[in-house]
Amino acid sequence: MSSSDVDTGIVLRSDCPSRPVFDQIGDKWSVMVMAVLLERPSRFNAIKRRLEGVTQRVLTQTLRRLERNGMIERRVLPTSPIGVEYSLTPLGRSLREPLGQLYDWAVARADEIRAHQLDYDRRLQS
Amino acid sequence: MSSSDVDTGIVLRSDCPSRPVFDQIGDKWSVMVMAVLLERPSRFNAIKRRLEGVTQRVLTQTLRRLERNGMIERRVLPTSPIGVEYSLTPLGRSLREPLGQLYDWAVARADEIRAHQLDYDRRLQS
DNA sequence: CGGTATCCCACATGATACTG
DNA sequence: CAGTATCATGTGGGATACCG
Repeated sequence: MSSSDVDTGIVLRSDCPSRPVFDQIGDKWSVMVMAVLLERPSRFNAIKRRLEGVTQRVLTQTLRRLERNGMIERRVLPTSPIGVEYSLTPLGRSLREPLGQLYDWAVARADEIRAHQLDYDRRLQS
Repeated sequence: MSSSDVDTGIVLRSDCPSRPVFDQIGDKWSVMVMAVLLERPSRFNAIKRRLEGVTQRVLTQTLRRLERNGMIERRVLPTSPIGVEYSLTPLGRSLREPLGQLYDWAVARADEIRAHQLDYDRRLQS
């Protein structure tokens, strides 16, 4: 897959070290949460308000997973009532470049992909 | 997320045009199938043999989805018994660059991520 | 060879209610 | 405010058997 590992086969193994990253990226809210935190560190409900449709439970799960993977940091604020601020770690911020490239590609090709989908679905009807 | 859309909010919408791409990449076998086809066009069972653990049913599903998104092409060979060859389309091949960048990042950071996971899990015990 | 057809289960996601 | 607890459900993935 990479410029140097195209034919090594490492990417072909289910336990390839890149799996955790691809899995994290594949889930529904992770990338959007990181996009929010890329703008500025934010508190739980602030993130929730930016992500229309996410539930408390699912947002918590997403944040925990990102935290476990070292992408974000959780900081309890000494306020009353207590507040919790989430922010990207240097590791999480460093994901911005490759993820941005992929995002740009996806947006640039979105119409082409959509056309393929419609064409494929239309063929099934006939 | 992208260099130009960091704060536009488009990436924050569930119907962001980049979703199909992130979803496809997130699933278990898609990236590996594309890695195989990046080396050379291959027939169904040839792909299956390279991907230890995948079942016929799931490989078929993966190939259909990639085909629907315009990433790969399916060609029936006029042999006996019939053969089917899958290959990357130009669109699919163009995904190699951004995906390779992400893959390189993931591999380079794998140890760091693993360390964070272990640390996180250890904290839960105590 | 390259598939479908069934059945099944685990897990991601979600709705709702409750709490320190 | 920022969760946890509980219950429900849809879908991805897998095992197995059969087919043109």
